[in-house]
Amino acid sequence: MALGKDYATQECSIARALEVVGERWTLLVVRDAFYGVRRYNDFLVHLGIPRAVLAARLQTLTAEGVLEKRRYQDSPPRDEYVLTDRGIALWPVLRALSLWGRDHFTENRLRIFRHASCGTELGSYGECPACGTVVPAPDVEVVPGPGLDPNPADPVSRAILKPRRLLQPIEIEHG
Amino acid sequence: MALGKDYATQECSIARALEVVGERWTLLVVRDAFYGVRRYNDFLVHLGIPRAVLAARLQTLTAEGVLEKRRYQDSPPRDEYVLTDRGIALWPVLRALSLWGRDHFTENRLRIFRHASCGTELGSYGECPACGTVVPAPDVEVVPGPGLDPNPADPVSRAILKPRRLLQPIEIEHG
DNA sequence: CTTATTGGTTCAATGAGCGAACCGACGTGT
DNA sequence: ACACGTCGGTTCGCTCATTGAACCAATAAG
Repeated sequence: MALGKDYATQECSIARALEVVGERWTLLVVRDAFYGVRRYNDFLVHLGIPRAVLAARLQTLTAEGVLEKRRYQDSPPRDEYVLTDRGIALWPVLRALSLWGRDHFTENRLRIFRHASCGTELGSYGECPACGTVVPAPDVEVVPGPGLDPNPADPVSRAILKPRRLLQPIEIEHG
Repeated sequence: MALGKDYATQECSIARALEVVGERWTLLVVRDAFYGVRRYNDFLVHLGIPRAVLAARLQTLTAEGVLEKRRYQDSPPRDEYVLTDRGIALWPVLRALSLWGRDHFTENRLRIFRHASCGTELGSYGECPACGTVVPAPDVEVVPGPGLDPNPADPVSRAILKPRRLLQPIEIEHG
């Protein structure tokens, strides 16, 4: 993790997990990856994170197998960062955090997660109450809630406003 | 959170949650609280955390309503820190993190979570496969797995070794 | 009267996060 | 040919958080 020591003495899979995703900004980078953000610059403007920190996080997440660096054009050479299976497996963590944050610290709902195939809002452990199954991340649809600013400044936030599935790459409108 | 800025620009309940529990050590303090640790000194020896940091974390967790400071003796005045409902609501987050850590970063299982009333191991979203219900934290029993050191140095780790329910206060053996 | 226990606070050193500047490879406009 | 813009970084000086050790106050135990 950092600061000389990791969670050294801890025999615990929670501690082990936090050594990978417990640093500042890391889980927000992963969250953005679920929202379809893939490029350095898009993470940068959407998160307002210092460039050096973003570069460091992307590197450790790649090294830990949470993200995969993938070339998407050759000239100039450009890479994008995509969630691996290991990264996608973090979805329950983010969902649980999101639920806790909304239940205890926000007024209006900011984003609503639904089962894409039937439109039903997900239950408290990520299941579809209508279908009775736990919904995997690619089948989750995100729609903006009433508390979300409908006219955000940065293009990435604007791209995320449209109802979309998780993991679907964002499309930036230029102009 | 820290460092001058919180996750300022983020309109997101995940970011909001991380402002409360996203700092270094914080989620491990909460985890210990689930394991029944309640006293300053017990957190201290079990986590190997610097005293100043522990004091700071306990204070913000108390201020945010995750822990409650409760007097348990008057002379000398001594307080213990106990999870509130808001703190107990973090159980799904810890469970999800634990599952992810164990599936991706540990060899042998360290701890096993079971439904106390029937002994069945919890499923991947915290449900009891036998009973078909989601098991609330106080009904979860923790038993040590094969990967856990059976003879730890500190008394808190030893107290946690016995199969116990979550939230049940630990009993330290003196001597 | 000395020592131990509990729950802290204080302090100097170190390391991580911050923001601004810089940079290299490549496209684009003129 | 040359200036300018974009993308994905690296470098650097500053500040703030974390660390570990020392210190402290209240009380109990021997």
